[in-house]
Amino acid sequence: MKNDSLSQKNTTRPTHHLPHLTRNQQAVLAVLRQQSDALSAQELYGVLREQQAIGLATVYRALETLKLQGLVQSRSGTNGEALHSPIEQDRHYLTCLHCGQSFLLDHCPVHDLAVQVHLSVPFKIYYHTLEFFGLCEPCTHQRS
Amino acid sequence: MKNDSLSQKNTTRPTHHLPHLTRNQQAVLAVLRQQSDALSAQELYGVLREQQAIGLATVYRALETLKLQGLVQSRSGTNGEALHSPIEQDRHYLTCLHCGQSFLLDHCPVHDLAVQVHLSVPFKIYYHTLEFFGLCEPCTHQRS
DNA sequence: GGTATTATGAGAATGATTATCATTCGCTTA
DNA sequence: TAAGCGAATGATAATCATTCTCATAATACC
Repeated sequence: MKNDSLSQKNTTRPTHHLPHLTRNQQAVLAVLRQQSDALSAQELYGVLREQQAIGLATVYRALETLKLQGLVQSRSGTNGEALHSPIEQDRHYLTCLHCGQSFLLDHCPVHDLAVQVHLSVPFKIYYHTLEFFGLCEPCTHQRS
Repeated sequence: MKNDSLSQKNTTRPTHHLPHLTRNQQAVLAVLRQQSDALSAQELYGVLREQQAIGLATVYRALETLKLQGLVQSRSGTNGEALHSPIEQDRHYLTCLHCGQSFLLDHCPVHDLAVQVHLSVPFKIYYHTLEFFGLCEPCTHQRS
């Protein structure tokens, strides 16, 4: 249920000014945008090394910066690592409790609600994440 | 913005049968339900040790079990650890990109949408998470 | 160009998470 | 109640993700 047809509508992303991304930070972001699945820092590192010289620490630092910019989001994977994905594509997931597999939602059901929330509390919202958990079709049957 | 007034409406939680929780697993769940903030495994371990004898590995195993049951959710914290919280209270957050602080939403704006999503894909939804990211009031001013 | 500032990389250090394995617990059955 | 069995537990080691350190390189600013 990968949604490969999603296009990047808006490259000049965050509504707040972005301070300047270094070459490496841009490279990290670019890789994340190419992938259809969320990547761990180590996986990201592996992909990047095929393209250019880069240090693992730099990858982590880039992720930290990008998260602070609101350009990348992270969630905890099933093996104790964090999984990272770009947020400009408004990715929302269905995640199976049994096999851990994630499926992309092609539409965000919350999109407009953010406005209302914004009005009720002193908080400037830049983006949101939504994740549904349950059982995917195969796991509904063959459960351990 | 802690929401301490939330009460547990439903102790017999997941719609799918729950296989049986051990004493330790129940203890872990109980502590999480008492806390107003999400806890790391280590913090959880610290709190539990004040009440009873328990091993760190058991805490991790209990968390894994509880997550599989749909009773606990995890998200990645700012220090490379995972933060765990009970899901029966339907916790949804506003998280500040600058200071990392999380604020509880007292109302879930998505609650009914799950039904629609369920109908459109072969996936049985048990719960969902929603998180908004942006800047909290203080951080809107004093930004580095 | 010259200097200050920031980013980078390699590797060490830290710390979270998982695996191992012997022991204990909980439950069933005789 | 006793014996037996499978799952749970705890201590500890092992693993691996993440962060820190520091010397160097790149970049910005004058």
